[in-house]
Amino acid sequence: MQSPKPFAMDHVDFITQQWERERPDLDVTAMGVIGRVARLYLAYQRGMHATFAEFGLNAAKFDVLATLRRSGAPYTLSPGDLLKATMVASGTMTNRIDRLEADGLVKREVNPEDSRSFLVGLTEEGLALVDRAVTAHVQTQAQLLEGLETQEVETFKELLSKAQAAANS
Amino acid sequence: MQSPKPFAMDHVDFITQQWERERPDLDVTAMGVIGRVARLYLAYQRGMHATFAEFGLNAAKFDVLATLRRSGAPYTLSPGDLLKATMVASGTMTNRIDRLEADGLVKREVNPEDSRSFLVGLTEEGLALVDRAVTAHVQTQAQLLEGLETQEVETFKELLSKAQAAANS
DNA sequence: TCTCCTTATCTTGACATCGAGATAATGGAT
DNA sequence: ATCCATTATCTCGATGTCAAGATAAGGAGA
Repeated sequence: MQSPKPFAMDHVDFITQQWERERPDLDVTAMGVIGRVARLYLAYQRGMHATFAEFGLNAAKFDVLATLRRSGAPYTLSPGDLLKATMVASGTMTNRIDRLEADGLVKREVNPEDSRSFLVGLTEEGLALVDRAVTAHVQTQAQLLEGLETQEVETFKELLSKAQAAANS
Repeated sequence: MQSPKPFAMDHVDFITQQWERERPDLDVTAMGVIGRVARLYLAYQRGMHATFAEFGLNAAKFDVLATLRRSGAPYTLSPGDLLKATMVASGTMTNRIDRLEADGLVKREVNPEDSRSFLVGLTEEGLALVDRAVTAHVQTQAQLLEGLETQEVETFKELLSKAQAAANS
C-alpha cells in the first residue's frame, strides 16, 4: 500500500475495480454508490432480523403488525389499506394475514360499511407483542447507526432523500 | 404547515410521525435513516429490473453472469467461488446455475483439479449477452443518480461506507 | 490401503412472493 | 329493479430462496 492516505478496499471497490480492468469503456461511478446502498440495506436487514426472531416474527409479519399498531386505536385496517402501506402484491397480503391469524396476533372482523371487505385487527396478544417488539426494534436500529455523528446522520438523511427524489424522476 | 422552510413529507416521514404520536417514548431517529435506505434500495431495484428484463434476465441471473464476466477470461468459476461472491445459500446457487444452463448462457465443465467440483463457464451467447446487458445496466444506474451533483455523490458514497462500517461493528 | 474428517455440490421440503384470473359485493345509470 | 363497471379480496401456479441433510471426492495419517 503506497497510497499516501490509508484506503481500505471493501467488496464494492473490489467489484468496480474488476469491471474497470475488464471493461474500461464503462463508467462504474454509479455502481459504486448503488452497490453500497444495496450492501447497507442487506446489513441492516441482517441486524434487524435477529430482533424480529426474538419475538417469533420476521420482517413480513412485523411489517403488518407495526402498520396496524401505528395506525392508532382501534388498530384495524382493511387488507387494501395494508396493501397500500406495505407495497406487496395482494396474494402476499392474504398469505401474511392468514399466518398472523394462525398465530393469534390478528383477527379478521366484519366491515359494517362494506361487506366485500373486512377489517384486520390486532388481537390483545398482537398488540402486546408488537409493542414489545418495536421497542427492541428501535434500539437495534439505533445500534446499527452507532458510530455515526449526529451531524453525519443528518447529512446522510438529506442525501438519502435527495437520492430518492432523483431515482423517482 | 407553519414551518419557515418548505418541507415535503415523504412516506418515511409519515411513518415516523405516526410512531411519534402513538409511541412518544420511542426515539425513531434511526428509523428515519434505515427506512430511507430501504426505500432507496427498492427504488433502485425497480429501476434496474426493467433493464435486466430487456435481456431476458433478472437480478439473480445477472448477478451470476456478471460475476463470471468480471472475473476475466476464461470466465469460469466454481459454484463455491460464485457462492462466496454472491452471498446466497448453496441450494440457491445450484438452482441459478441450472436455470442459466437451461438458457444456454453458462455450462458446467469438468474441473481437472478437483472432481468433487466443476467449473461454471460463460457460453459464447452468455458472454455476448452479459456484455450487452452490463453496458445498459451502468447507463440505467447513471440515470438513477442523475440529479445529484458530483460532490453530493462523493459525500454520499463516503457516508454509505461509514454507515456500512458502523453497522458491522 | 483403509479410515475418517473435511470439502463441494446437490436434493428436498418449507415458505414467501408475484401476477393473473376468479369470486363477490358495491353503487351509479337506465 | 336491473345491469354493469368498479372495487376488494382470495385462489392458484410458477419462481426464488433458505436450511438441513445427502452424496461424493479429496487428503492426511496409521
